[in-house]
Amino acid sequence: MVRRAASDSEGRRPTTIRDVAAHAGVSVATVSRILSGTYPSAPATRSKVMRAVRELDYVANANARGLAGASSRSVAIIVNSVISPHYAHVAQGVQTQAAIEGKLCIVGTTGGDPEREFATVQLMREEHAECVILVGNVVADDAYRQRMADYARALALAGSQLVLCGRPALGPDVPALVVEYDNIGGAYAITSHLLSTGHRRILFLGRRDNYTTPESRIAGYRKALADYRVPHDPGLEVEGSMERREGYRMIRERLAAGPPDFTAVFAGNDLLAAGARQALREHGLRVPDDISLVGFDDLPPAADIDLTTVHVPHEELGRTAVRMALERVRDKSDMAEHVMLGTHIVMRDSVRPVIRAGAPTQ
Amino acid sequence: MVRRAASDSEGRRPTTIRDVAAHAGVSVATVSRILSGTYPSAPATRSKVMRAVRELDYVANANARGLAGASSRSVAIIVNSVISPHYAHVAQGVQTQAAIEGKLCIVGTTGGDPEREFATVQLMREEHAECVILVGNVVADDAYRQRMADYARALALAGSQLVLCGRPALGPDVPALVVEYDNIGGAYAITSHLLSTGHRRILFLGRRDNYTTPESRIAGYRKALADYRVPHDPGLEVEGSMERREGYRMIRERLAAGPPDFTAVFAGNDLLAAGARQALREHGLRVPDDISLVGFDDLPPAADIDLTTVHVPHEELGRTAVRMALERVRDKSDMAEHVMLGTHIVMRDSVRPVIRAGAPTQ
DNA sequence: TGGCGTTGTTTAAACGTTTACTACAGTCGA
DNA sequence: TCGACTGTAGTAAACGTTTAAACAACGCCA
Repeated sequence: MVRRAASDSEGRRPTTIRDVAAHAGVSVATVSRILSGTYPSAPATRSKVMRAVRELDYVANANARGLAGASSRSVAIIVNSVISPHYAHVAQGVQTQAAIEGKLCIVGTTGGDPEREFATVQLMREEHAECVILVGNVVADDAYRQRMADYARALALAGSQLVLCGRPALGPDVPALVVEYDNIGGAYAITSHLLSTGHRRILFLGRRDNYTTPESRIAGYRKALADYRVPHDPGLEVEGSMERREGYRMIRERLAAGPPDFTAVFAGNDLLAAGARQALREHGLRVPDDISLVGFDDLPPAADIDLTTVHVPHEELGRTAVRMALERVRDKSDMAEHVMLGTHIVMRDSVRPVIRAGAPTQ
Repeated sequence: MVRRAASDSEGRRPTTIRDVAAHAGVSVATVSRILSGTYPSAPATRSKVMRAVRELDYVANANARGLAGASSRSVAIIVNSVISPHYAHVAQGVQTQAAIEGKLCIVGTTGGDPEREFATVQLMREEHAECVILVGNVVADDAYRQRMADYARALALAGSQLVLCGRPALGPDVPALVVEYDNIGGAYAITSHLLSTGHRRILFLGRRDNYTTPESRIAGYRKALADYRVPHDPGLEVEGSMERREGYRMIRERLAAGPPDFTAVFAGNDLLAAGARQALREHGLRVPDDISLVGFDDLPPAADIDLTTVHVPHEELGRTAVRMALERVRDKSDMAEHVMLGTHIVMRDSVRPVIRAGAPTQ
């Protein structure tokens, strides 16, 4: 008469599959098979087992399951920070798709430090995540690319899959998926919008060499200027990172140095735009009456300040990343390895046409 | 002469601790102990092992580690949604503290659905997370409380720990930690601020019975009104959820029904305030000149719209949750089980004193 | 020289699953 | 009536760690 945790649910040891098997009067293998549902079983046995599971409040041990070879149940995402709306929205997409596929979502943050990024990828490798999704811009020197390529190979070797989300590919022979969105096209489109409404002196906020995202955006900006035959003035490209207070600082310093030598501002992202707008206002300049302002991302701050901006499909980015990675891991099929999602302008109320001297007042 | 993956890192099977042991010429146990660093070892052995680890690019298998009894390396957080700033900031705190403690962070989202919340807790139980942090408000009926209490006990039984973050306790004998912040006090303070500047007709946005957070906030609002001997008018409490568009809708509908019968708006949170502000503006009412507006949370939208609001220590909430849970799990010491973090008003520029007929113009 | 801590290492037994085999009834066609 | 299937269930061997317990080597002291 062995009195185990079976009848007494206050036992100190959590219920295992063995307890369930004993309680239901079947073997451990049967319980495992019935729970995973990947095997025929007699209805009577099935209901006996399910009843035992309910009565003992059994939940499987994910570690054991993972060890024994069943495919992992988790998807990893690595971002700079969770509170940045950009990353949050991609994370939401990842999370949503992961839930749909029955996976858990492990999140790591790096604070933008490449070293922590590497360390986190390593952690995810330990964790045997089914895929590791790396989100966002980053310094992209050769040493970094080289090293990340090694990590990608290590992940592939372990049956996992690296996904680069919103950043460029590592190289031709690196086993990494890429899900990008069209930074250059978006920047080109919105700069063209400003140009076509008559603006010629457009301040670009957030230039940052070697960072992939700002680099692409400024490239689109320059391309549009060139196509409109507007001479390129490096003095209009203000350097700085992509945070709100930076936008504030940039405009403030610029206006402190002298009266505005621009009629429009293209902020590298919406956060920057929000900061810029505040600095403009504090200096007595109204958007869009005195200065036109556009951003990039179409994230929460944009709607609040009526900002014309470029919409980026953040959630779609995250969802696509998960979908591609899982299909890849499952089928090994040679489907798309590189996807580029489109962007488009969202018109709000932050741009006014320039009235040139002598031009008709529309 | 066994030619294993040792020298050829392109082998298909990932490196195990056995490979490392063989490569270093020591036993598996020695490798394990040296890597965990919890045991004395000769420097020579140590360097041999570390070299093997480097050469083979070995990473431990977290599943095996978890199975074999080493304490789990992960902390779970369950939120409504990742893109809501409120949750994002708490999540950031959890993530930060988890990283400090060397833990990974598993995130689950529920979309506010209690059933998904239960399911997710169950998943985290499978995952053997060291603690499960439940964030945010929720319908709080007795059936829910009862069931969640069962889950708390199940987690405790498995050596884990449920933490309720920003929501009230489940009951006296439930093994769950609670980290709250002072909703009532904050709402009381900011309502008092409006009252002391002369406002008497204060519209409350976001009443929602049975949801813990709005309930506490409205309680503070009512208490302040009572203390100022302002008669309670239920018609001033507008029902709705806590989203931006809801704030917009509420004000819009109210103004469509007739001219404003209030001089100030207390929005249940900052998002609501942002929506309300937009609706007011579209109706030709300026904040704060025509209508005063306050919010709750002090999250990103607040600074952008110069909103006077109640600061909630979101990140601190998340960090405290992790810290408490881990101390609890480690020491079993009977330290604090219930912490209430303070809130305070952040003054910006969204409130104007009421000028009463006959009163001095200050 | 034998007994005894120390120090460092090995042996082997868990941990809780999954899954390739194996076993055993029935059923069915020959 | 017998062997070949078919549908279920059981046996036992992984999976890759950790860790208690056993063990070897090495002074050190009596």
